[in-house]
Amino acid sequence: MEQAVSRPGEPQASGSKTISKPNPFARLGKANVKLHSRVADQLGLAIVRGDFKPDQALPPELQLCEMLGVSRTAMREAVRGLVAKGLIDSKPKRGTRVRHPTHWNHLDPDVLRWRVEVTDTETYLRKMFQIRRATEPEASALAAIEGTEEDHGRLKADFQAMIDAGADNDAWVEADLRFHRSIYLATHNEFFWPIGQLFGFGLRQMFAIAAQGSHRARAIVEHGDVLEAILARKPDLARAASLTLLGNATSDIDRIRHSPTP
Amino acid sequence: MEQAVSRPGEPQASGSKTISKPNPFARLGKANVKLHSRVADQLGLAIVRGDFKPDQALPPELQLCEMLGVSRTAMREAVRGLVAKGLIDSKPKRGTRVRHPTHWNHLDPDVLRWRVEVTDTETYLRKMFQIRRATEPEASALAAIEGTEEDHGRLKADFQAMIDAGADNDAWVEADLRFHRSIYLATHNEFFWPIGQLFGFGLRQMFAIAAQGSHRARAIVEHGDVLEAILARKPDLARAASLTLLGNATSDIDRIRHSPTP
DNA sequence: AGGTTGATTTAATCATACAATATTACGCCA
DNA sequence: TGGCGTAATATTGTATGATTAAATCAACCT
Repeated sequence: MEQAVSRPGEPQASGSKTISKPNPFARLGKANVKLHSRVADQLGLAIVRGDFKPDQALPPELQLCEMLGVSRTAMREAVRGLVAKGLIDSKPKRGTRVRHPTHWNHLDPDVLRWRVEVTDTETYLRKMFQIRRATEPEASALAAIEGTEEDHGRLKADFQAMIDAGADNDAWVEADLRFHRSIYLATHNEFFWPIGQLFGFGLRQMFAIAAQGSHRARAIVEHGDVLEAILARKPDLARAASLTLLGNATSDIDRIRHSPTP
Repeated sequence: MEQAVSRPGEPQASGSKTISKPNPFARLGKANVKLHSRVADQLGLAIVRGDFKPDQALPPELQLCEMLGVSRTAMREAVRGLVAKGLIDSKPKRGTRVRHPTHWNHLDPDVLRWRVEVTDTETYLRKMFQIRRATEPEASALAAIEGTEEDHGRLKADFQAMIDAGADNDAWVEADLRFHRSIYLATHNEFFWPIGQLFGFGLRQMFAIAAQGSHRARAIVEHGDVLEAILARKPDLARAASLTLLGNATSDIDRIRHSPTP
């Protein structure tokens, strides 16, 4: 597994026109992740970070290859991936330019990860809660209507796992996230799914914090209310219960965020 | 944009060597669209159509290249794009397999387009309205809170365009779509944006139908109410107005859908 | 039976050549 | 001089072949 053949892709004495500004790409680590994927990470991160402004052309392919010490194949495949995520757009002679952020697939896991790495957590969490507040009550209502027995069974299991978690904070958070994701799945509306996946990223830490102390007991009751309404197939009740749950979760986190450093 | 235009659909004459199983890919038309993009279209369509079940491996690279008559470069880049959209996943020796639909980026414009081509309109529109009903009222409320003067100006302009459309149905529909998209933009929450883009695809036709006749007058009033509430920065009012608007739009379309063939 | 090794298949990466295509710059004619 | 077509040119797109790395399966050995 350990390959001694370290070919670090050294940006060898380029010589000619040594550019004054250090390139915005970090050295590519030797993970077991594929090369084009690592390249895409570097590029995506640089773009999301704002190293290249919208409508600005990236350096030409060959130059990028040189900067990162990879072949054109790897670079092209990385670029192709970013195009698919809506970050860039490439045409012959015109170059590959950054698209306006409105076109980015902000719900894509990679894009999300890059943004989390460069954006301040505060505003990002607020935005996550905004969309969650919009979708989750409706998703709960739909889960009550459209959810199959299997969906409902999974919800029950997730809820049980939350209870069983006991003092284990990690287990609690995982079960919590699963519970909410299961709600989105139970809508049987694929447009809800990507939003359900969203919270696994930035929210783990916050959930873990919010899960401590006395909130735990109330959280169980409120999750139970949502579950009960869904199982009883009462959409309006489910929507209401979900709203209550979210309201309290938000204020919990607000309170924690403004309290002395954890 | 890079919208694919080719609508070949031609079940081409199987031609030379008659293979036992007909390949699920249509002949690639020579549009001005790039080759890898057309290949991605074929593959994506075939996957979304269900020609390859989840967890099932596609034919190996070389075989796929042969089937579509393209080089490995083109094929690889197409595959890379589909991986980026979450449709497939490829590893050496394991092959490239279709991922479970829960992982697909259903809000991606291409994925959406493929689904629209193979899914029946009925259920698809219902799902669109479900998520729209979840997000748009909240988006309107946020637009009232977070929207800048520029955002509000754009909203006003879009509304004016709806009025100016007069008898021009296309102009009305375009303005209508722009109006709603502007609401999502005004949230200043990038997670809402992809949902706002969604409706430009399947809904144009429906909007055009629903825009006819007496509905037009009422629609203007209701859009005006939403606009007014947003400009006045009254989130609760905006949310309520948006809900009314959506409720009527839904029932309009319901009514139309169940009426004799348009 | 269980784990280890090795062979095999498949994707991943590199390198190179050539084609297509926007942009830019030039030169032509009115 | 000014507008317009046209050639030069830079940059991405496509094709091909060779080599490397990785996952699977089967045989093998304990």
